Amino acid sequence: MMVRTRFAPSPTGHLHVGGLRTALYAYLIAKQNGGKFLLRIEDTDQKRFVEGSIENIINSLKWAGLDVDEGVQLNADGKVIQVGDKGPYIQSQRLGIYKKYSKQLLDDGHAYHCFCTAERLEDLKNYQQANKLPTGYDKQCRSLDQGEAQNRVEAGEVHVLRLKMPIAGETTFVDLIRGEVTFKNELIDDQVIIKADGFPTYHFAVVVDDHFMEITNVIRGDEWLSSTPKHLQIYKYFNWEAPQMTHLPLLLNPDKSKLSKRQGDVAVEDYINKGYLPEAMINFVAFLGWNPGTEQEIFSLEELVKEFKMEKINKSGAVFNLEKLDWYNQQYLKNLKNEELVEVCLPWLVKAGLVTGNEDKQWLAAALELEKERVKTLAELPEALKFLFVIPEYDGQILIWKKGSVDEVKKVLPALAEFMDTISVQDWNKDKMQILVGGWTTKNEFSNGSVLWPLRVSLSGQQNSPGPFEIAEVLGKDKSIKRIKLAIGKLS
RNA sequence: GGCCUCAUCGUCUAAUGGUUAGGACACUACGCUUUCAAUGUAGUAAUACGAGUUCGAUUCUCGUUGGGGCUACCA
Repeated sequence: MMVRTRFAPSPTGHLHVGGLRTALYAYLIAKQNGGKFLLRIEDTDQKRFVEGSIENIINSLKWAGLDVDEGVQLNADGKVIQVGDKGPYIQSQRLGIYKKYSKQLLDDGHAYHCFCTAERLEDLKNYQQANKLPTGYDKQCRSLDQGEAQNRVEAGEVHVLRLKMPIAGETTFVDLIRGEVTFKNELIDDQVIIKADGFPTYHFAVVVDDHFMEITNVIRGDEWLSSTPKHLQIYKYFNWEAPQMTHLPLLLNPDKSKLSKRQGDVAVEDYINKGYLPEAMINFVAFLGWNPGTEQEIFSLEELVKEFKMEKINKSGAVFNLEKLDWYNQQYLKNLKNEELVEVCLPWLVKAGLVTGNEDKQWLAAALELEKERVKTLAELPEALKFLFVIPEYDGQILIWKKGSVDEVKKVLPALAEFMDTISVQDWNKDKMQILVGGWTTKNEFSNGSVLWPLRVSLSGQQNSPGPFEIAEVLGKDKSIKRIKLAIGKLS
């Protein structure tokens, strides 16, 4: 059987990093089995719909490299479209289907109309809580005469449809991560499956859709574990085969509570904007709860498809640890090839107004090379490289090496400027300069530090920066000499 | 409160009825170096607690404690 997994978010805002991980795992399972990965939108709660969130979800997945085979996608104009023959893939467009199958449940005696008011339900809950009883619907309308119920519905009385849970026995199922899980049926609520507004609840829609979209593996967050028996009961009533269930441990805040907005950024978009690379993000979230059992830390999406095993996922929640993300980002940044480096970094420099984008790519690559190992994110790049484009302002005092003196700098710098001016443009590259200046330093009996420190500071204007010859090469001869002369001026 | 579930360094995790409990991030020290970064080497640091089974338990069982999820006409 063809493996089919789906990611089925609600369009209530930006794609959450936890959602990204869920989507990734679902994607990996589909891909490693030669199956299909679908995207379905679960918008059964009209009140919570947020404009633009479908687009945001799709774009975030796309950024991460998780291509959707079937379901909701964006066309070239950025419009939401649907691809596949098992649609629609947006639940609000499937109301007729839910209606048909909820009616079947009703006709088969597996569901019933409920006319209880919100007030009664509220009172009931308060009473149960006050008396420390298990909370839940008391099944009052379950015993209503069917004909009478039908009359009340036809008279236009407000009502919902509830699922009849068995009142005895237990439901046991196998979760791929947790193993066997058992619930007592009597403690499971008669869940509302069709709301008063005619929309299905999650519990009903998810079962109907997963069935007709032929989903073979349900991969979702842990928060759904306890409602799984309800879903299984629906499969049972329809005599449908239930998919394999997998409930993922949650992502946690540093204080171990469920990952929330209050304690940091949770939207994938936030991390895009902060300048994290998609490969780093994917590698990072993949390792939150999973690892290959080897000592390999760096995994591309392709490698993950190959190596990922759902059975190796941890049972406990994982803290969303940004320090590790930074490290991953640095690793991927460092390993970028020149062309890739220019491609991913250029937009950030353009946005900062540092470059126009028409510069020589070779030169841009060399410039980026200067800082790629010292920044953690792309967002830090413009600030880090600014000194190349703008003549730096700095206090002349920092030209003095910690083991040197003002007098020494005053002696070294002018002589060095004069010497470097004799280096030809052809020789103006870091390796050659290193040799030439090194020779000059020795000949004049200066120490390396007393030459390199002030040279570097005069080129970068910073106490901490890339090496002097790397900068000089990128800057070019004219600008470099000019900066050394400006530095001399600061020593007076 | 009820139901479900989880528990190895600060964090992500590996391992197994017998190991000096391994790795990564972070942290510290040292090396390399003009600085920072990168890199190399070393180091600090964990089996929540209590019983039981066993020659032996971090691993199996039970309990305790603690965390999390659910307990909606939200997903």
